[in-house]
Amino acid sequence: MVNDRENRKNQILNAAFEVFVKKGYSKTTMDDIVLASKLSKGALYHYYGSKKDLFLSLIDHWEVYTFKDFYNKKSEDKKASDILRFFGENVINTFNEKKHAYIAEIEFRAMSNQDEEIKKRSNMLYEKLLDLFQKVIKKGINDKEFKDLDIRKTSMAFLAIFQSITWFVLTDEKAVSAEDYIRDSIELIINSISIQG
Amino acid sequence: MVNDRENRKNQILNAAFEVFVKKGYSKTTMDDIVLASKLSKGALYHYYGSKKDLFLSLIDHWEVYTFKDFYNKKSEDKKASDILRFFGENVINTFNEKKHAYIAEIEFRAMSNQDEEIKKRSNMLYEKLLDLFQKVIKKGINDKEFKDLDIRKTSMAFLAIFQSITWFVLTDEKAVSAEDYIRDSIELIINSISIQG
DNA sequence: TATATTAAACCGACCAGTCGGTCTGTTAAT
DNA sequence: ATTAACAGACCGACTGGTCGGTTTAATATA
Repeated sequence: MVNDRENRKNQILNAAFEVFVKKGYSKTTMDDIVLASKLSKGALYHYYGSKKDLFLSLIDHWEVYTFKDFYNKKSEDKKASDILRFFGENVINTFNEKKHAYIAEIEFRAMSNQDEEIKKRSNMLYEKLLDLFQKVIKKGINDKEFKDLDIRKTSMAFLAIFQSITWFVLTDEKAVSAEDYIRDSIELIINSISIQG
Repeated sequence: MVNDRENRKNQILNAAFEVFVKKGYSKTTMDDIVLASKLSKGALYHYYGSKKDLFLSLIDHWEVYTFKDFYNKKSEDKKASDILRFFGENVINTFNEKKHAYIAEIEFRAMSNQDEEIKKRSNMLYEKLLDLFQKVIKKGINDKEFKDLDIRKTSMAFLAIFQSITWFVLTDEKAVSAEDYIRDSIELIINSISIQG
């Protein structure tokens, strides 16, 4: 069956995800992935041509895995600021339920500097997220909810805040909770860009 | 001479910095560093016990190298918001003149997830930067320039913005310049936290 | 239904190369 | 003569990828 093939590939991908996140790209051996996938080396190479090939597939996989709730949300009728808040809740949920997704992101960034192809795919992913934000900001401006500011720059600032949740992944910050931080920071920016804040 | 020893160590450290940034930790071989340092393997191991030892030293080295201008600045008499702007200019300068410093930071983060000791040192560094911001924010609040908000969270938001300059390191963003982005984003936050913004 | 055919799926021992670290020196200064 | 500062040949553990072979299952044939 066609689907069997996809299932197997996903089985491998999930195993690879787990190991790459835990050990990082370089320290991960193909044997690690073989072990985690409960398949054999032959099977692994049957589906993926190389270690790098596997990693590249993971970048695309990440998007679906992590941000499927961002899309397909018919939130067109909501206020732009509320959509942004909704995004924030999404990030918080992901942080609580699948922290490793953000570890993966950190890994992607680091790898971007060492491999052109990884950089390209990684950037495509980032650009996609940025697009999302830009749509929302644009809507806010059209609706006269936000000031008439540079859409891309504002979107980047938002992304920067969301990105920085990795801080909570890499430390055991106790003074501030991730939830508080994300929510407050979003309000910080919304407050600044809203008309009559 | 005692200083000779320090000079040699710095010679090695600079070589290591260069190579680690270019190739990442794992892909960097000791022979690479040997080559770049123009010394021998024996010399290298004479001064540093291991590859990891070298990398750890680099984390401390980074701070001095990158942010020496942040400290020692008797800017106590300036407005808090102006100090923040000054920090921003510093980040921009570093970006223009030694981009690789930020690549190193990306590498530190990724490595943090794989090694407890690196994580600890990396976090100490980050905490130090955060401290700096917190002092400034606190001053702003005391001077009634800023609202009475959570100091740590606000500092983190600032750091998040500064951090995100790595976006410009990893992509060839053309629509927005790093300078514009940093300056505007700082104003964005300052505007939000200032009394009667 | 039973058997033969075939291609994809899968296995894991193995290889060739690599890399961190060691070790045996040699040199030069005190 | 002693010791720190090197030099670089070398070791052994490890790793990505290969390859010859086996199993499985779908399809064709009798």
